[in-house]
Amino acid sequence: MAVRTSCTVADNHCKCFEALTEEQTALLEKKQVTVEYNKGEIIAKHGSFASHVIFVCEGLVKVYIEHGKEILILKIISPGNLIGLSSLTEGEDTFQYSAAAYQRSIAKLIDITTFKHLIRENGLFASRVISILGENSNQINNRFFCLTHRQSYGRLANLLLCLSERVFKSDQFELDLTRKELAELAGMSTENVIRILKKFQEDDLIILNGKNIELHNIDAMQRICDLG
Amino acid sequence: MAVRTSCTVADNHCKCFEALTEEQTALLEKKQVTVEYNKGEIIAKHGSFASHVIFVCEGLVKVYIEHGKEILILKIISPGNLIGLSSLTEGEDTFQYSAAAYQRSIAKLIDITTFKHLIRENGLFASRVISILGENSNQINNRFFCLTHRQSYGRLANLLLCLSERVFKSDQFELDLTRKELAELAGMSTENVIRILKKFQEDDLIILNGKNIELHNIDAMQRICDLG
DNA sequence: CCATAATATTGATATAGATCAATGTTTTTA
DNA sequence: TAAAAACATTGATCTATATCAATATTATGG
Repeated sequence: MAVRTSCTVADNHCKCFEALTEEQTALLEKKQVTVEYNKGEIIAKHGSFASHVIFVCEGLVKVYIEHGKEILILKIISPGNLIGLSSLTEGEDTFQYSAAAYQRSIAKLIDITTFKHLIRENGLFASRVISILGENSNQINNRFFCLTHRQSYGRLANLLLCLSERVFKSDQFELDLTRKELAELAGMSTENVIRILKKFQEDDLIILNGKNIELHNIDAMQRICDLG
Repeated sequence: MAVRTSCTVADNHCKCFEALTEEQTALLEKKQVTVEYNKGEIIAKHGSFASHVIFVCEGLVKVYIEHGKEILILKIISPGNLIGLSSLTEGEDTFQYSAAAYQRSIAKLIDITTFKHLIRENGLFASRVISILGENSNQINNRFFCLTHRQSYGRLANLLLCLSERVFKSDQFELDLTRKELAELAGMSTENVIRILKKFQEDDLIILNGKNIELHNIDAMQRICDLG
């Protein structure tokens, strides 16, 4: 069970805004802009000045840290999630990770000063933000566990289950991620992804058709995810 | 530089309590107990009911998640740090990780209801807690990067630098961790730790004497940590 | 202080998964 | 729509690191 939550995909329904008064909501509306991003575009850049927190409205986004050319994906998020909360930390005014759009995406950029102000002013809002931060940590910790303790079959099984469950919400989906992107997400080489997908297909766990994937035996997949 | 902060050792000077009024401080004092733990004792157990957050006053503590027999150390913390903040998350009343004492340690167990109450009541306190959560995430993310992207030499170099810098605050220290514990921290087998330490010794990077380790060439060690 | 257990060390072997290389297929763009 | 670029696939090889096994050393409790 637990490992299921080691999912790569964040799905923390973001309830903090419900805690705001009408007046505060109106203020926040004024202090935000909506921006559209094309496939591949950078939404936030690790190390750059973080003048806003980002609420993803539409699309699919990866959140990752980079050191030089090496990157580590922390999570991928679907609409309804906030990024950039770690720059709420005092004395930390830069993004601690990058974010990029996997596909055309829409995000609201919310002025961070206003956001911080509301945290100070509205205790319920603050505690909701704390909830989100806690959920984020737990999710990333579980992913951390998965990537360090599971072998490649388990990691890929985990990823497929996550995508099915949280992104596409179906056993069958048209995967708009390349094999290379899958590899990056599952922490392995592209070739290895291909070989494992092939093996899954041979073992009747999935039905592969180019970019179309159907999970054919979720229980078995879950077992691979948990054990291997 | 950055990789230095991928340190295993949290050292977030915990400033949230300074934000409390005298009255609030007094309330919190009443709602906490101080407990002493022996070497090896469990301070918090993953999955158990979290009725308190934990402030470590003395000693050395590891924070880790476990699934069955497998464990992953998230960080080790020295005095002045809080653990259990992720159970502030609404709807989450269990510890999302375990904590155990490496050596005799003293901790204050603070009633979580009171803690949550203060977050609601005192915006500055809330924002300080948010800061701590953000710093924690950043640190664990960096550790995540290190464990997944660095090879064993780099990981062990990183660990030694962290211990030197943040725990012992000296180039030379009496290591009260076993080789097995070092291995767990650096994410490798015990045998590998031994072989790498031996290699570091041969290359004049460290002077080994049983449990006593002296870092003899910090710059070179830092290079190994950064590059591989 | 001895016996027993825990830890440390060393060497040999096995293997998951990366990397390299070559080729086929799809997508993009000019 | 042809050419170029990006992506996918397959097979062969290489390597970092785990695992296994055997022994030496240190710590510990009766």
